[in-house]
Amino acid sequence: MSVERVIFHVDMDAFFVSVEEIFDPTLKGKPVVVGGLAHERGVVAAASYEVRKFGVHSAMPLRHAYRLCPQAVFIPGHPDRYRSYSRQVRAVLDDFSPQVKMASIDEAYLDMTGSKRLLGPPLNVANSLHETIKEKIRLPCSIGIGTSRLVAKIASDMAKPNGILSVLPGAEDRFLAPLDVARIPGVGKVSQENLCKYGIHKIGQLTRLQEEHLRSIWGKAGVSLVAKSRGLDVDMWSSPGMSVPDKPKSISHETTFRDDTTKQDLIDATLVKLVQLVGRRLRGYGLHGRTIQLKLRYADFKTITRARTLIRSTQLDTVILASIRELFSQNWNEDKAIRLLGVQIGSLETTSGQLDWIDDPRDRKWKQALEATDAVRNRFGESSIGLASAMKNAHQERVHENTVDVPERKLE
DNA sequence: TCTGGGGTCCTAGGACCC
DNA sequence: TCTGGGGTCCTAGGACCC
Repeated sequence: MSVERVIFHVDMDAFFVSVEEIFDPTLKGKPVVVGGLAHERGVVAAASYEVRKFGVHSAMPLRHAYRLCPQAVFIPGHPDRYRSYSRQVRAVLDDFSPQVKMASIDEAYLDMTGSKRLLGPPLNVANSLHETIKEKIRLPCSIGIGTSRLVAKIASDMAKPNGILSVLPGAEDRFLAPLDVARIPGVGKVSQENLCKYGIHKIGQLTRLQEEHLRSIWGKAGVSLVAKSRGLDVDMWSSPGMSVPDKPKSISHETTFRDDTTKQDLIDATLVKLVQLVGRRLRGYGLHGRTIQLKLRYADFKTITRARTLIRSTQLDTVILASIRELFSQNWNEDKAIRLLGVQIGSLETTSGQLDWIDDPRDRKWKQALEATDAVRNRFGESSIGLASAMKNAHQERVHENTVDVPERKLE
């Protein structure tokens, strides 16, 4: 018989807005939107509780938010501040549990199993954690307590704002049954509508369904849905040791133009910039990637992705750029204005696809140059150095070498 | 009401190999 | 002389999360 797990889910309230209020206390009590200016192309990243009364919520287009609440204060946001405050929160959490997993910049899971002897009853501990974050960091949060991460997360959601909600062991079903299926993490708009077609609206209805029935309709997703409806951790929630994936599986950057464009030079300069951003972070992680993907969104919002996998993984902007330019020229329909461009690299590995002793001297040269500029950029900022002109025509002749036709090298 | 940016995971089909 | 089944890799698209 295993010990009942005790999981805390700590979720910061309107995190970006709350951080902005620390820097500008006059914002307190006002309708505030973080994410961009009122007439920009973009969406709401965080909404204060005051502005939510007007129907504004996150992920809503900024223009729409403006129409609902013209008197709101619109703030583009300060990602560095949010990251810094996120680290401060984490430091406090680490004092309460050796098992902390940050799920995103503003939420975390704490495994508090077995902490009772040391710290006291979970509800008291949560109270003291709540107080500590309030006093030390001056930020409000909500805490959910449950026997699984799923239950703890839903509980913290219902405790908002500025509250604590504990679901006692054995009470999971009673707690979950009356809730909308959309409360389940992983059930979004589409799944909710699909369930709705079968007359399923509440979590309790899912619990009563036969697993076989759901499997026949929704396959694997259906099976995990039944488990979730019973408050059990499945798939991404399941790892018992709550291991942290510290290395990313892909790295990407994308940008939406202020105005849709067909301008070749603007497009190419944008691709170069995106490649540089991706390349720099790739090297920052010490990773190499093999699959390079271009994302293209047209003015009508039709979006395509086109990918190519290299024979050897790379860390070099020049190699990435050559692939991206090729993918772009092969796929851009020149009549159509472009709304968004994106660059992604995946199939990441810690080791280079190349062995040192067959290292190409040209690659080595580029690698050194990039390391130097990375260092300068890290110290002095993004616009301090541009490799754009230098990269304009470099590596054109190398495209083939990295993508097609490399004769199989019999080395091993 | 015109819809960001950075991710993860899943599905489905085709190529290719045995 | 129309035809198998399993496994892996690759690509494209989409749901979902914060």
